[in-house]
Amino acid sequence: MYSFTEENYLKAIYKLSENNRQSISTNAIADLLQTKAASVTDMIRKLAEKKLLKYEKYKGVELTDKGKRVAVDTVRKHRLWEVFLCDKLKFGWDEVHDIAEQLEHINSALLIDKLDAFLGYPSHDPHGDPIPTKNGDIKKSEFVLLNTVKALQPVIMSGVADHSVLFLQHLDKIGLRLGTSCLIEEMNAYDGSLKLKLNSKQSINISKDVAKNILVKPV
Amino acid sequence: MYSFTEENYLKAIYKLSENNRQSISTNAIADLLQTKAASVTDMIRKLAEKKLLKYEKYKGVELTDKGKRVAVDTVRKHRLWEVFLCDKLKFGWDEVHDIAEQLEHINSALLIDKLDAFLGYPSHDPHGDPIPTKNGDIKKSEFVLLNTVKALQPVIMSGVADHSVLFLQHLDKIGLRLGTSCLIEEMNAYDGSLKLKLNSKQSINISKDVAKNILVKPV
DNA sequence: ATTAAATTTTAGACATGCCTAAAAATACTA
DNA sequence: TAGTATTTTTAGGCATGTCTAAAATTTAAT
Repeated sequence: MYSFTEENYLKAIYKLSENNRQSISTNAIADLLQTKAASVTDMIRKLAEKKLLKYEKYKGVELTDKGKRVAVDTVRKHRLWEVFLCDKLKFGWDEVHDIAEQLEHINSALLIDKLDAFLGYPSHDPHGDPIPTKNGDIKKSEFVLLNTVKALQPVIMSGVADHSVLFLQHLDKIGLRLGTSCLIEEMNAYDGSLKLKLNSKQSINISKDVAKNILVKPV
Repeated sequence: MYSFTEENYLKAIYKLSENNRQSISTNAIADLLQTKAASVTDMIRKLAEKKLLKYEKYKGVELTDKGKRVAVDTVRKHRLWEVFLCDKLKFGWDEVHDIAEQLEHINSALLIDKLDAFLGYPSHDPHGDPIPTKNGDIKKSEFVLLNTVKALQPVIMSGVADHSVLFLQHLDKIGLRLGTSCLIEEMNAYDGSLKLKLNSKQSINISKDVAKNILVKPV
């Protein structure tokens, strides 16, 4: 249907659209995909011809409903494969991204339906990101950043804002994982670091840089 | 490492080498890959430069050890994914080939190791074909064609020689699947058809065309 | 052994997706 | 608002993998 490359462009533009509300610039796409602006111009003209996005020269780009659907489907595939890799094959959450980048381009609607069922219709991937439904609906995240939570509010760790290997391994090391219950015991006004009390009764200190990349659900 | 296309060429040449003992012709490869002889010539020159096969103009082609290893690894991936699709996702054995053709090109040695473990280190795929080991060893099949078995010899159905959707669905329809115990009650000298007694005590008639595409293991 | 048929290779072209360098348009700044 | 800086597009080119048509080679047949 659509090529590996086309799907990657649509996914990148979709990702950029989630943050920015306006149209997406050529350079932003080039940065995200680690390619050159000239290559992006070539590709977006092609995608515009296929009605996957709206493109006006020098004005950036916006996905059409058709293009958004392709992007969301690709995200759905990516996240379901990540669940498979972690839950079934016992990969760490820091190891799954690159493999899922490949698997997300496998073309078979039936495969994804059956995978979804096999995994028990998961709602979130191993990093806490919501998995779009078969119909292309995707839940807006109800999670908040840990650094915005007030002291003594019990929360459950539910996602990460930084998906880098380094950050995920750091969380592993300090013993934070999805599902961990905790609350902020103390907030350091000077550097924004937090003393976190885990439900294991143990307390740990985390920096502001860590706290602002952790998504939690108040309970 | 190697492109999708390169892996497919190597796999095709490997497959053709299993039957023919001699070097493989350009046309044979073109037929199997549904492409043109001119395209094959281009590609085999490229593969020869990479030392994946030996090529002499007008003399056909033969895989080197290096090329054979890439082919066998691809076959291993293909067959492991087929087991996954049938055993875990509950696909029928007639539905898995095309999806496995895509999945076999996913590039991650760790993924395949973990998949192998998850599946319980299967020795054969859903069609009875042996799965090469991690080291690239592949067992020569010990199965024989049902039409070469003598009457009253108990056998277990263990594989198929024809992998077409039509044939596999036919076997489904007449109730033959891998693991079925049976023996030949009667052999029709006129048309080579067989009366097969299943271990369910039920008897069925199968044509010679069917019998010669069923692999069995004598017990 | 010569000719005819089949196979294989070469030559030249095309599509995809990428690049660099230069031109055009837009945005910023004094 | 003029002039500079940045962004974006165009132009031209490259690599991969495909094709058709024509040439070269091998195989088969008389």
